[in-house]
Amino acid sequence: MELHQLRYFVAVAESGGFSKAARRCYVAQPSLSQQIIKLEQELGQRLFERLGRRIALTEAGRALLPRARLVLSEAGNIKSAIVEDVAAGVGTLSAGLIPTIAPYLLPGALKRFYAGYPRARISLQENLTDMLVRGIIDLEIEVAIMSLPIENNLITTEPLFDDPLYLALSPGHELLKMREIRAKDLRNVPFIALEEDHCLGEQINNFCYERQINPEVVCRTWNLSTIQHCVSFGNGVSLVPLMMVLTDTSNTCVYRPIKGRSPKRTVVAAWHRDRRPSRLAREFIGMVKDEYASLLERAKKYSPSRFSGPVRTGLRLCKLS
Amino acid sequence: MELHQLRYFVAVAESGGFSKAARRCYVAQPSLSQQIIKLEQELGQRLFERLGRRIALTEAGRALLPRARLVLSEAGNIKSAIVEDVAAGVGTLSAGLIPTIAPYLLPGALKRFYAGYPRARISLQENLTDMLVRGIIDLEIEVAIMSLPIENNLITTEPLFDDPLYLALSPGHELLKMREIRAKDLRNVPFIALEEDHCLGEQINNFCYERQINPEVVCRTWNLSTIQHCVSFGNGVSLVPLMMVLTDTSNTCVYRPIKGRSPKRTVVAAWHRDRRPSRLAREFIGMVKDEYASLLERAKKYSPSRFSGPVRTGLRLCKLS
DNA sequence: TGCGTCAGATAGGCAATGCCTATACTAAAC
DNA sequence: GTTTAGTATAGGCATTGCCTATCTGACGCA
Repeated sequence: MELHQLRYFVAVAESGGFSKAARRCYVAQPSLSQQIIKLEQELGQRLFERLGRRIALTEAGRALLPRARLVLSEAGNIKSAIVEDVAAGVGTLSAGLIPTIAPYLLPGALKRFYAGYPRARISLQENLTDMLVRGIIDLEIEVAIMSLPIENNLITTEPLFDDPLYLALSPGHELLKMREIRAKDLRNVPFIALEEDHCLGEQINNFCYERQINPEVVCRTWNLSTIQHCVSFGNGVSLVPLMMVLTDTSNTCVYRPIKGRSPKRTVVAAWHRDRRPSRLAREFIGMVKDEYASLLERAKKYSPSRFSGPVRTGLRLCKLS
Repeated sequence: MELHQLRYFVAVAESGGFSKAARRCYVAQPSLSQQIIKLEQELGQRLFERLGRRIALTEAGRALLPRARLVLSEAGNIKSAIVEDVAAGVGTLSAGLIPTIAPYLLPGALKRFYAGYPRARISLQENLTDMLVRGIIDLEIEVAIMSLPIENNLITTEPLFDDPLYLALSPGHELLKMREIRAKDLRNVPFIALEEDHCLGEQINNFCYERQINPEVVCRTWNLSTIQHCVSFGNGVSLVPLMMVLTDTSNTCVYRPIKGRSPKRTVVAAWHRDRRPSRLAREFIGMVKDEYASLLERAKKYSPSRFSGPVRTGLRLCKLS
């Protein structure tokens, strides 16, 4: 069965004759007759009663007519439908984020995404960098939000922003008495570390190694949230990303920048070298970037001193709501 | 766009490769590649990203996939669906009946029809014989229930039953005093006649002409029901078909057979000489016949004397309910 | 780094098949 | 009877889908 056969059939049924239908379909009448005969053979049913120079639908023909119309109309709409779908952002995006970004940027980015593309669906994976890279290479993930370095020449990255690392301290911590805190001040200070499986953990490690700080790691954990609680209980200090600082509404920790060549991570969007990010992917990347910018904006608005003013003991850096 | 292109597309999308898809579709890989390329050209969109030896769906491809599956599944089901429809009696029957039959047989026949074929639809036309014959020839009506004679060699008829004509009288009519009534007794009796446009009107006319009865026509009407009322009011007598007698529950008229060579009409099913009645048509014809038989049956059961017993004055022939 | 393997694209020939013209046949109209 | 209109059939042609052979590039392995 082929679509043109169905087209011919509908034309004959509607025009009431092979010749008229042939004219309507811009083919010769014998060609059309042939195709109808083929269709009848395939279905094992006569579709038309031939009454001399007139024809009538058989029962099988009457049964076929609405179905043929349906198939033709759906097939005919396919082209415009998929163009519209792409234009309207209908579709599913497979995205990935690392665990040290997802909790802070994903909620807001998702909200923006669904506001802009209500008919889109997003399939998310929160995982370590290696796993996301694997997903990209295996074509399971279209785009991932993670942080440099990414050493795999199958992956293309686009920098989104730099995310500075801040020192997290308990409110009464000794270091808060200092006017400014430098990397060397962290030597021999009890430190809550992130597992090195996280790229952030490794980045912090490298930072300490480069500055020849040898922090006294009293705890090593998988979770930034655990770190925050440990710090607030006075178990030690830690380095945490600014995006976490900006979204911490708990008021249990104090955060300070590191003076000098301060630590930071570069957040990027990553995709397969040979794939062009789809429209939805590009939009998602933009919204992650927007979300970070918006966090910064709100922070400046509600507590500008955190970014420019002199460091004072007990200054609280959060409370952004 | 052709169905086999959609088939190939779905196969590639599902198997994740052109070669695998080609094996699944039992064609060579280049053939399949060609068709995919043609489809992409027609849609103006790439459907797959070619990544070395692997492929991934583009946004357009993701949009196409469910639609292609839908079209293919509907096209694939067509054959079995129409076979099932015909078997299950899904469909529409165009039938016609003359006005001197329809009121008496149609309600019961329709009830039987919908009981047997609940998914069928019937398109009915109640009209004079000439109009029904025209409808059959114009292929608008598949089968008509009417009465002989039908003089048109494009029409095939199948006799269903003979319907005798009974004399209708008002309850106190003089003729009821006779033991039996013969045609000649109708001479000069006031007569309510049916318009000759009705075949039944003409049949009655011929009957009178043949027996050399020259009834005194006091009223000529279009409607058997009007005749019945006129008779009940004592305006005259009339000849009416048995099927009307058998369904008259009003108790306002008395009916008597005509002794001797009694008048009757032959009810037939009629269709176009070159058309074979469809299954639904054949079933409908059968149910009309059944309905008449059933009326007779009920009449014999509830008032057997009407058919065999001696004629007595004032005998009521109806009350069948 | 080089080689083998695998997968997709390309090229060119072949065959199937859909379309065409011509014609026969039939029914309806005149 | 003749003409006209419409469908079926036959045979040639052209399209086009399919095939084999080959090329190219990617991946895996040594």
